This record gives sequence, structure tokens and C-alpha cells, in this order.
Amino acid sequence: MKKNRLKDTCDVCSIDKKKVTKLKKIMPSDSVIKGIIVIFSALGNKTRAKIVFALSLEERLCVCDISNILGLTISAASHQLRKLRDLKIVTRKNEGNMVYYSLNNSYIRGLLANALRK
Amino acid sequence: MKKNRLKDTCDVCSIDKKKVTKLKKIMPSDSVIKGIIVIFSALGNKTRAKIVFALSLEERLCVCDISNILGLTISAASHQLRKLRDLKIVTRKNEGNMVYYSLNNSYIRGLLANALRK
DNA sequence: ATTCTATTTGAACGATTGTTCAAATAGAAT
DNA sequence: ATTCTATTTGAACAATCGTTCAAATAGAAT
Repeated sequence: MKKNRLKDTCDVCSIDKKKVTKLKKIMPSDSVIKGIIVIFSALGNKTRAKIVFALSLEERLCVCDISNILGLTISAASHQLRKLRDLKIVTRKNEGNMVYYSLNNSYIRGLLANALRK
Repeated sequence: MKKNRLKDTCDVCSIDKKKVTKLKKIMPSDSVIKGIIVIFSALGNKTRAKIVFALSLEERLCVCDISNILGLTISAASHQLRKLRDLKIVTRKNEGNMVYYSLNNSYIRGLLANALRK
């Protein structure tokens, strides 16, 4: 039960300094990483994954349809659609007082389909 | 400025009842959705995405290497590695008092590479 | 103009997340 | 046995997230 002395580096790892230096160099920049994690985290949510799934099979859906399909309040669906819209994952089209949403690009459709195929 | 009467359903959407019924039927179950969102949300984090990137290029790395590459405390790296391990994304191998981590399958490697290619 | 409609919004709230810190563990070396 | 080593863990904490609720908006119909 002796309290360990704290070390800020570990000696053993300096053996792998080459690996570390190499990987530090080729590690994508924070902005590139940010760009991919926003897509992954957009799909890393039950509601949004389901919305994207629905829109990957139906050309366009209104907010009310989506909330019906998912069993959500209209407000909850609208909030998530706004997030997806901010991320350019879906687009919105006004028609009278109805609003229709569609997938913005098929990249996301492929990503989800690929994950579901697993 | 008159407060609207609240409605629990919207009439217009009942026109699309077929779409809604169809999509409700083919919507993947919650457990299937859960299965894919855990992978997406695992990659939807800066630290974990970087760890996976590093391990996708280097066969195996110890915790200390990883924390050096990412500029993280060892503790923070270890916590995230545990999450990735719980999700079966990485595997761990003890060697003396060193612990080496590797990617568990190349599916994740492909997913990340594909996202970075965009 | 007002009252429908569908949708959006902001505030509130609890739930989940990610990092830090301190302490614990387990193997290796003394 | 103790003291290194590398790593793990649990608690704490702020930050972010997702839903609900109430109210706002904007177009269509009256």
C-alpha cells in the first residue's frame, strides 16, 4: 500500500520513438478528424440513424411522416432534422406549409447500408 | 399572438399512411440499430478516431505510445482504449508489464479509411 | 384579419460523455 | 519483500446531448 512516485513519461516507450514520431507526422489534422467525426457522431444516435435509414429508402418525407415512423414527437424529430441539416446530411424543401426532407448525398446512404450489411 | 390549439396528429400526413406503414415495417429493430450506432459513436470522437487511425497503420501499440501520439495523459488513453475494447474494436495483449493494443478487425479500418478518403 | 395548418424554436431538464486526479493493480527488477 | 515499471480504475466534474414542453412562426383557408 505504498503510494507510487508519479512519472510524466515512461522509459520503455522511448524505444518506440520512431513509431511515435512517424504516426504523429501522418496523423490527420484536427480539422480533418473533426470533419469525419461529425458524420460518425451524426449516425451514432438512434433517432438520427433511423431518420437517415428512412430517407435512404424514401426519396422525401415530411416531418410529420418521420415522427410517425419513429414514434417521436414532431418537435423531437424537427430538432434532429435541424442537426442533420446543419451537417449538410439532409436538405429541406418547402411546399406550401409542408416541409420535405431528403438525403443530401448518397455517401451517407452507402455508409449506413454498409454498416447494416455487416 | 393567439395561442394555437394543440393537435396530436396532423391530418395531411395521413395521406402518406402507406409510406409510413411500409417504413415502420422495414425499419431495423432497436437492437440492430443499437449495433450500428455503437460503432458509429465509437468513431464519432476525436480521441478514439485518432487511436483507431494510429492502430490502422501500426500493427500494435502500447498505451504509452498511443498517449504520446495523441498528446493525451496515459489515463485518458487507457479509458478510451477500454471503451474500444468493450466494443470489440481493439484487442489487448499482455507482454511482461507492457500492454499492446491492436485493431480487432479490418472492418473498422475500412470504415475510417473510407471516411478519410472523402 | 383570423384561424386553421405544419413546422420551428428556446428553455429546461436529466442523462451521457470525456478528461483529470488520486489511488490501485500487476509484472519485473532489486 | 520492496520498489520499480506500465497500466487500470473509480470518483468527480464540467460539457455536451436528446427529449419535452410551451410558445413562435409562416403559409393556406376562411
